[in-house]
Amino acid sequence: MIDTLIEHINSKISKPLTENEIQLLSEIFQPKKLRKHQYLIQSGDVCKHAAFVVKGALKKYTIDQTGKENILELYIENWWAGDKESFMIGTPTPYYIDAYDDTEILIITKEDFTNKLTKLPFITELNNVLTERQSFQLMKRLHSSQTLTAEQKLEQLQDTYPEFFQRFPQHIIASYLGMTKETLSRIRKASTRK
Amino acid sequence: MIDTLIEHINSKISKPLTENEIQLLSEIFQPKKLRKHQYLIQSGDVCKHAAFVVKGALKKYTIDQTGKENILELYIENWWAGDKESFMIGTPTPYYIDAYDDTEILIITKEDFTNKLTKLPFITELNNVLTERQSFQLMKRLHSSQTLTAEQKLEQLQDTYPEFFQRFPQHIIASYLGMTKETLSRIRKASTRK
DNA sequence: AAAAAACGTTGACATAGGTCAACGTTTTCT
DNA sequence: AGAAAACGTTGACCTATGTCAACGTTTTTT
Repeated sequence: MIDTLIEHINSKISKPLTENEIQLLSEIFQPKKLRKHQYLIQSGDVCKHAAFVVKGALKKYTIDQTGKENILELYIENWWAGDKESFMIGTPTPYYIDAYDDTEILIITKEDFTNKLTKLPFITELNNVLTERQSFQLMKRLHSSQTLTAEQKLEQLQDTYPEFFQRFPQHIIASYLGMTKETLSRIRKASTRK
Repeated sequence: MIDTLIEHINSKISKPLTENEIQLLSEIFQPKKLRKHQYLIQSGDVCKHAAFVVKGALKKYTIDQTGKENILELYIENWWAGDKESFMIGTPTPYYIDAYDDTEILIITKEDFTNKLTKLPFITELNNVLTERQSFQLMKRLHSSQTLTAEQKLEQLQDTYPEFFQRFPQHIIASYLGMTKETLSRIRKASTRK
């Protein structure tokens, strides 16, 4: 399992991990299984782990007064799941994250992260790269959210993350796109007609 | 002018800048004035400078087929203006940034940034802190964009950045919030009535 | 001082997308 | 195997917000 993580890290940083670093990572990261529907975090928790997805799928969402889920992020293999703000700053998270499928993750505690990893240059670099990429993507999603029609949002997602359509049902995709499942259903019908 | 920048940096990093570092920053950052309406960058440009706002106000936006401006970010004193993705990766920016008022900025070229600053630990830390904060804010804005009513978006902005209402006219605020100026006008009327 | 531009408001109307309810199909659970 | 839950689709209707146009006020330009 740890191999997947090593490979992921190597693909993001400028020089490959040394044997020592790999050894350290293997000791610190713990494998964990989540059953379908099991929570990784719940609203109100402080996020005490960072989690790397080895296998499976998760969703991050809020629940409003009427009980409706608003999905903010979807995670599949090779993604990092968690609320980074809560993890870094220690504030309670407003989000739920749960497994959409049976899922295998590698987790690291906040303490190990701070005490054993923070000093390593490759972690700083990795963290930088990931945070930056996250921020670029969020900027694009915000712009799309404010300017595109429902149909354009769907097209854009099909271009950006086509794999989501294999992994998640339509009502999940709809929520991620900020629309209802009915709207998504109607749009799909309309655009296959073309 | 450079004092404002020094103070800003000191407020974000863990140990104060040394005399040498301050000296270096003074040499590298160049003051520049922008007239009201003057562009800092235009769509298609590669963003070759990072800019720190000392005085004034700017907006970052796209222009759609019908000529409508969609404002993504507003910048005032002590903010960094620019397209970080374009600056970092060298891709052409899709955005325009222009001065909403007469504005004074401090700019640094990509070359100086890469060659003279990248190695300094405080720059890495600053960059981290700013990128992370940006990413947290974008997550919240995306969530708001997808879940709040126009009225709730207004209230939230009044709580988060009350200073914007002193610095920008309503049609700018409306665009930043992803609504039309007419909607904003009607909402304000309705909520003062309460 | 006059002209022009920018700004905010209001009304009438249009529309994209939401809501609610029903139904058939597929998947999951026991 | 049978029951229950999850899923996707469709219709009827609703509503928040957008569009367009007009107008008065304020600010900027000349």
